[in-house]
Amino acid sequence: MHDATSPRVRFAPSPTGSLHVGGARTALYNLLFARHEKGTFILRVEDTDVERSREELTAQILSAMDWLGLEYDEGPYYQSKRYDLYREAAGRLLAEGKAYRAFETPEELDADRRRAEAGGRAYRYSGAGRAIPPEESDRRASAGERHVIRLKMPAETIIVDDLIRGRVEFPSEALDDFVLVRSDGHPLYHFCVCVDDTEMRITHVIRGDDHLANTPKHVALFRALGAPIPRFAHLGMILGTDRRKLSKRHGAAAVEEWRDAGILPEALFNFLALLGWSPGDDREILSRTEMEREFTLDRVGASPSVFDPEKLLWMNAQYIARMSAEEIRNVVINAPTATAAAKALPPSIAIKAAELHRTRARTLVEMDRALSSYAKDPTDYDPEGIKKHVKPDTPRHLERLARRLEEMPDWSSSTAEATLREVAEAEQVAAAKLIHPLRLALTGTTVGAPLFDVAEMLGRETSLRRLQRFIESVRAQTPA
RNA sequence: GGCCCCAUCGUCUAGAGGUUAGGACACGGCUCUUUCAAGGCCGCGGCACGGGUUCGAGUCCCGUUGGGGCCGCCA
Repeated sequence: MHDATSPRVRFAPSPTGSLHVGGARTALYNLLFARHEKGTFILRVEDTDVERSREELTAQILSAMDWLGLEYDEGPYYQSKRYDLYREAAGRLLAEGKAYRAFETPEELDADRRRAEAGGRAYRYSGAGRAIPPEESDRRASAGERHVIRLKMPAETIIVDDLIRGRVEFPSEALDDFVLVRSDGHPLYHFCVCVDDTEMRITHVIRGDDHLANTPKHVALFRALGAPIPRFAHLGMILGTDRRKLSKRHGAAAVEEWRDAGILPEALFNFLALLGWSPGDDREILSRTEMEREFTLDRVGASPSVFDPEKLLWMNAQYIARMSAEEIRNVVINAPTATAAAKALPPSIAIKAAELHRTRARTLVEMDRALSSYAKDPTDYDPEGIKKHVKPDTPRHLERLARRLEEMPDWSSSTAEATLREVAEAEQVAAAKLIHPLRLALTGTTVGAPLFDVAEMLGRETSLRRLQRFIESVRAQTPA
């Protein structure tokens, strides 16, 4: 039996694509489970599919995991480097009569499958290979006849006691003798998984629901291998907004796409953790420590969940709003999507800008855009804003405002505001008549951070230059 | 088609026989306010359906419907 005090779990991606949010969530639950149980989290790369596995995809998955904070304690192990193990296990199964050689060609099997389909029957392998006497099997194999190795599935109902789903029964009629090793000698997925889980002493298999139907195969294999059977926990799938299994065509299904969209790893982690798991109360924003402390499989739901990008964005905004301005500035300029303009902005300005936009940007990309906007004077002004806020008197008012701003003994948000209100009063207009045009002058838009804070941050020189430029631009368009 | 899984607001979820069915996102309104946000307050909105079991079902059982998954010499 397993050492109950120290569970061992694994995440086993196959490098046939980038890291998916579904895979990331599986990895994350394994990690949380391992941390909660003081166990070991292992990474195993399932690269036995020589046709589809690609090395650069492995690197990509590793870097996405690293970015998300999915640290493993052991590995990465590569199945492609463990063929001796599989060969040895296959030989043993064969010798013990738990597996057998089958000599049908892929074409023959294909024909069988089509016949079954045409007849409206469920296809199952005939089991013909079982009847071949061992001596004959050995003789044909050593004569070089191509063959696969199949597992002898027991003729009994297999019961899986799933930690999330409870007891699930699989009648033997639905199971057939599946292939362990291809005719070219390559070991296949189910076989490698069980050999590795055994060798790595995996105690809990936490994986997607899509593997539930494969589990009886694995149980039979563990038994044939004489290995302890791990506990299973099958997670509900992550669905797109159309309620279909989340995939590339939904867009932004890959972890790195979210990274590039300006999502913080902590936010994605938190969001994914809550997609299927709940701490049991109303908390939504949880620290990594809280999650590790509180995560248990009995609080994981069995039903599939729709991935809602809106909520992810909200959560990301929450994380941004909780960071200090310095932190925000740092992550923005170190992000893979950082723009030259944002990087070039003087740190003191960038930090002030980050402070002003902390509750106004939902993503790092938006924050970057906000910071960049202070890097250079606006070249054009929102036409709607001009139409709405620029009146015939406006240039005259702004001229006067500019003079008074220039004379101010000290430049600050409060003095700028006081000055503007004074000018407004002297000109007998509402302060808003000056505020809106001034915002247009300083930022080019009608929306954004508190105007006087923007002015303070920009400084007297820049503010006055932008204001002057705006007055000229307005005068040029509407000659008095 | 066969086998298997799933089913609480549009979405994520709390709920482990007795609740005015709670929270969050989104949406609408109000508030704060120079704008836009953020925040605060209010609102809209749900137990898929049908049978049982029970004094009493969102909670247990069966069925229906709907959705999903697996049935490869892919993973």
